[in-house]
Amino acid sequence: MTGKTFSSVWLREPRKPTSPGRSREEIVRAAVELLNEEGLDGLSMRKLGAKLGAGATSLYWYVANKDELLELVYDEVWGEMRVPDADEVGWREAASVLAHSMRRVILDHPWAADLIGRLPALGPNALHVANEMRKMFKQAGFTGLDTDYAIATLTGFIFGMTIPEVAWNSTSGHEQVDLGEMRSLLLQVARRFPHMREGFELAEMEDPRVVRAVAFDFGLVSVLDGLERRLAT
Amino acid sequence: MTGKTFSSVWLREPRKPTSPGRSREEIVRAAVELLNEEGLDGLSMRKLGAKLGAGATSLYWYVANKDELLELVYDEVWGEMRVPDADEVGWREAASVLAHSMRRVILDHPWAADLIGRLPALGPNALHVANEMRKMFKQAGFTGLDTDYAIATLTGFIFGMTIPEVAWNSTSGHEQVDLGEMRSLLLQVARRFPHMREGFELAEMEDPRVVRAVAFDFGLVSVLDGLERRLAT
DNA sequence: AAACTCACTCGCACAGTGTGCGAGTTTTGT
DNA sequence: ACAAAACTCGCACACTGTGCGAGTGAGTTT
Repeated sequence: MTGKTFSSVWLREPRKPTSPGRSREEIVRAAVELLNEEGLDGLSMRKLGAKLGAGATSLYWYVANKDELLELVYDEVWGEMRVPDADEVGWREAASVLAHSMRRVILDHPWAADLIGRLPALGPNALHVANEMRKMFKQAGFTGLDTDYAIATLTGFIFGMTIPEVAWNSTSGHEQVDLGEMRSLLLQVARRFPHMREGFELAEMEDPRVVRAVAFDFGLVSVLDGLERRLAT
Repeated sequence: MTGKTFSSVWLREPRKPTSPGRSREEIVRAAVELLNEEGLDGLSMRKLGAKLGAGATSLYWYVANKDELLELVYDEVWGEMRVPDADEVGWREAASVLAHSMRRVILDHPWAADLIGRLPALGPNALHVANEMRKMFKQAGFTGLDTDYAIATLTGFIFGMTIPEVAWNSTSGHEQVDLGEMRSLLLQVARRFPHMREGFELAEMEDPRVVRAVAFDFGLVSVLDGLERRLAT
C-alpha cells in the first residue's frame, strides 16, 4: 500500500485564483467531449491540450493533475442525473425516475462506470443528488441512518446493474465474433453448467438490450418493494 | 467508437499449445499477487516479468496481450466466491452467504472492482458461480427469464454496494487529510444541502467500516425481501 | 516612463507504459 | 544427427503523466 496522502479537488480552497473568467469549466467540458468520443483511454493531457489549442502542460495551471481532472468530469455526470421532487410525484415514482435517469447517464457516458470504483462522489453535483435522495426517502418515511442505508441500497442496485452492462456493451459494440463459433461455445458451456442452458435459450430469442432493460425494471421494483417493507417495522 | 473486434480469451481455442506443464497459471498467480500488493496500476508486463525472473516480453507467448491477462485474473477472483448449496441451507441463507462472500472477495481484491466495468464475466469460474446462482433461484421458485433477472438483481446490488466502498477505501486508506478542515467542509456542505446534516451527524459517531457493513445487510434483506415478493405473483 | 509583479503558457526531458519484430536459444520428435 | 517446433528476450516505437524553468504579456506601482 503506497502511503498516498488523501487529496481531492473538493477538499481544498473553495477556489483557485481563476481571475480571468476563462478556463477551468472549458477544460472540463472539452474533457467530457473527448471522453464521450474516445473513452477513458482516449483522454490524455496532450490530446486534451490539442483540442483546446493549448500546449499539453498548460492545463496544469488549472488542474493539479489528471486525477483531479477526473474528479471534475466525474462530478459533471452526476450533474446530468435528474431527481424528481418526491413531494409532487410520491417517493416511489421519484425513485423510479431517478433510477432510470442514472442508468441512462451511465450508459451514455461509459467511462463514468470506471470512475465509480476509483473516486468517491464528493462533488457538488453528487452531493446535490444525495441531498435530494435523502429528502425523498425521508418523505417516504425513513428516519435516522435508515435513510442513508436506503440511499446506499438504491444507488448500489443502480450502479451494480449498470456497470456490468457497460462492460458488455463495450465488447459487443459491433461484434466481430463469429456467431457460429459463439453458438458452439455456448453449447459447450451448457454441458458443463446445465442450469445455464434454459437461460441461454430464452435469452437468445430476445434483443439483449431489451432483456437488460427488463431485468433492470424487474430488479428495481424488487428493491423498492424491499425498501417499502422496511418501513413497516 | 474504435471498431474494435471483440475477442476474449474464453472465445478461442480451448487451449493454447501449452505443452510443457509449466507457465500460464503461474503467470496468472504472480499477476494476482502483484495486483494485491500494488493495485491495478502496479501491474505492468515488465514488473510481472521481473517477478517471474523472465524478460518482459516473454509473457506474450502465453498471453496475447495485457487485456487477456486481465481477463484471466478477473476470472480468478470469481473462483474465490463461495456459493453454498441451496438444497441444504435454503435459498435465502445461500444467497446471503454468497452476497457476503462476494463482498469480501472484492474488498480483498480492490483492483477487481475496476475490472467489473471493463470485462464481461465469461470465464469458467464466473460461469460456475452463475450456474450455482441459477440453481439457487430455481430452487427458490423462479422460472424462465425471471431466474436470470433475479441473478442480475442480486449480483447488481452486491457489486453496486461494494464498488463505491472500494473507491472510498482507496482514498481513506490512512487519511492524511486534516480532520478539522474536513469537519468545517462538512459543515459548509450541510448548509448548502440541509438534508445531509442529520446523516453526517449520525454517521460520524460510528466506525465507517461498521456503517457500511450494516448498510450492506440492510440492503441485502431488502433485496431478498423484494425478490421473495416476486415469487408471490 | 520605467520597473516590477504576477497570471499564465509551454518546450524539454524523464521515467515509465504496451507490444511488434526478429534474432537467438532450448526442447522435442524422428 | 538433424530438423522442426517451442520458447526467450533485447531493441525500438509510439505513447503516457508531469516537474521544471524559461518565456510572454498585461496591469500596477513607483
